Amino acid sequence: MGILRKTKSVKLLVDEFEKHSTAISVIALIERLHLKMNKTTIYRVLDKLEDDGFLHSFLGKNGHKWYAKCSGCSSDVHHDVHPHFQCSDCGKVDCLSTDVLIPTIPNRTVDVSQILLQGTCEECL
Amino acid sequence: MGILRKTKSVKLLVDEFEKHSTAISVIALIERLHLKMNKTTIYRVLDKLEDDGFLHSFLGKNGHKWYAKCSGCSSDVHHDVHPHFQCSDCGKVDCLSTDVLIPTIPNRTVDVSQILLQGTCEECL
DNA sequence: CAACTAACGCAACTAAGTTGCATTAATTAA
DNA sequence: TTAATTAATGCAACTTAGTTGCGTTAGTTG
Repeated sequence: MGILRKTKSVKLLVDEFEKHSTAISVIALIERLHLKMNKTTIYRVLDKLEDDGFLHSFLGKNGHKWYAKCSGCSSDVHHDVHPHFQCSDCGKVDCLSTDVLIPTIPNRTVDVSQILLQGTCEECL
Repeated sequence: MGILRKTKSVKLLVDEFEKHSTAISVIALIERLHLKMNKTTIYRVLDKLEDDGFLHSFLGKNGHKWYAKCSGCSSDVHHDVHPHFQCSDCGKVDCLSTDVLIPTIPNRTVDVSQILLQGTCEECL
């Protein structure tokens, strides 16, 4: 079950993702918003926004959680299986629209794939 | 700087990786070996074994650290950029020899790629 | 065997993420 | 518009992976 009420917290978090196109780590969100809302609330709202298909989550290079806006997902289907790119220099993370061919693995079924590419971004080059 | 002395702890950890071919999470190693060595030592020895090119590390689905034996790496070159497969059912992780084509990303350089595939393994199917 | 010091154990710490519960505020019906 | 309902919030306390500092132990070398 996702978001039911449009609270101040929900609006603040949705805003963050509307005004930036890059992914945002939970840690960064807590830093930015800790005066306006509690970190527990941040975790809970993000979780619900993901349920609703508004955000998708993945793990950055340290295993910390990141979120980014979905494109064309709903609460029923999450088809955001794209690679993410994290700049080793500035730490910024982008969603890549480029497809990565996942090879068929003999005797195994693959449901989910997490692909994190690391390198240097345009601005840091 | 990697391993200098062949201590009891080093032998115990190397043994674990010699007798199993799958990857092992640090958490599992601590569970298995906590009576024989301290967790701090486990973290430190694993770190050195990775420096030496004997092990490589990566993050599992929860962002927890896993290690597996390298094939053909040295302290100079780590060329173990292969995907890992984690079974959602039993949790086991394997290194896959299958290559994944990383597309060239415009205006960015890619140095490292972490690919974690999740699904069901042979035994759990 | 003695000296040197890498490696170890321990305790205390850090930080991301979680849980329980009392309180607050968004929504709905009167 | 207000009162009732309960989803959502804040807070404090907790859990757990991983780290750090330091005194002690035990490989290695001469």
